[in-house]
Amino acid sequence: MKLLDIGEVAERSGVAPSALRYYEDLGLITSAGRKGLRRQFGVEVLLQLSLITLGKAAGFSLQEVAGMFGKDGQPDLPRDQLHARADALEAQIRELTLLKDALRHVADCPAPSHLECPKFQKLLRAGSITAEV
Amino acid sequence: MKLLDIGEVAERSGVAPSALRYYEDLGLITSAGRKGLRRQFGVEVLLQLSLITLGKAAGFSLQEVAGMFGKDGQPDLPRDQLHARADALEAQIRELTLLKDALRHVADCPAPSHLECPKFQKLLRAGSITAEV
DNA sequence: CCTTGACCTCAAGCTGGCTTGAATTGGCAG
DNA sequence: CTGCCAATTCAAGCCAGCTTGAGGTCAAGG
Repeated sequence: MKLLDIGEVAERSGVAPSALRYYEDLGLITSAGRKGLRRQFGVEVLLQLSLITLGKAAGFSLQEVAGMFGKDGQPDLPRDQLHARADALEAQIRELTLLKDALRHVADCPAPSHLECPKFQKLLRAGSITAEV
Repeated sequence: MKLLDIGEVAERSGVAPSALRYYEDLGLITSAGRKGLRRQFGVEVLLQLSLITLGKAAGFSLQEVAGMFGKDGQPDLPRDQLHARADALEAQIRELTLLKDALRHVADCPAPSHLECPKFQKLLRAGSITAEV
């Protein structure tokens, strides 16, 4: 198995060396050994970092990402929990879509006050979050 | 205009009083005055808080939310910037959808190693984030 | 053999978004 | 008028997720 120096991993993954060390401390990734002092990583770490970066971008904490995918990159949870995660993601996607529509609306609707525009209020109220106004 | 005590705003919006004071410090919301020491808010603050909460849920910082909607709840940006925001949201939605599909896949695919499953790799590579593996 | 420079460790610091705690104020019920 | 209790201010603390800095090591090139 070809080994990569931490610097090479950093460059190819776009993740800073300090972050890689941090991830290793947390147990999210594992180095394959050392050359002298220097950490060497197997190439599979690049795929794992993709997962981590993707999960982070999706709003999950490192702990949560670690929970979804073990440090080997394999899923770590029973099927139903993975589906539950996916359901949560769908909910988040709905929220985002809502916000996106709200933004498009305020960009295009010429109404003087959006807070009073029924369409806008409807968009807001569609959110699970909305206060009891 | 009916005024609400900060406690009532907290209860109806689900936002803690300390957070409301923090938002006021940041200029995201404005209190309509005081009764003695106590902040009083106009009812429109509830709608503004919906926007703030929605924006936060969508992964935006308070500064960014403040930039999208002014402290009056009105959009603060020119149309094209609002559309740019909406485009960014769409990109984020695609990332989330990707992750969701990846999770569903690993939940259902019986392959021994997902890192080697072509479908899974394809899902990952579809992400803008993926390293040059 | 010696220098170079990328890596190492460990502790401390930083940002965002609040929460907590101590000490104080003041509207309102009795 | 008294006392309660929720609200006030201000500083400090907390968590996540890193980054930065000081001081040290070592593999490879000249």
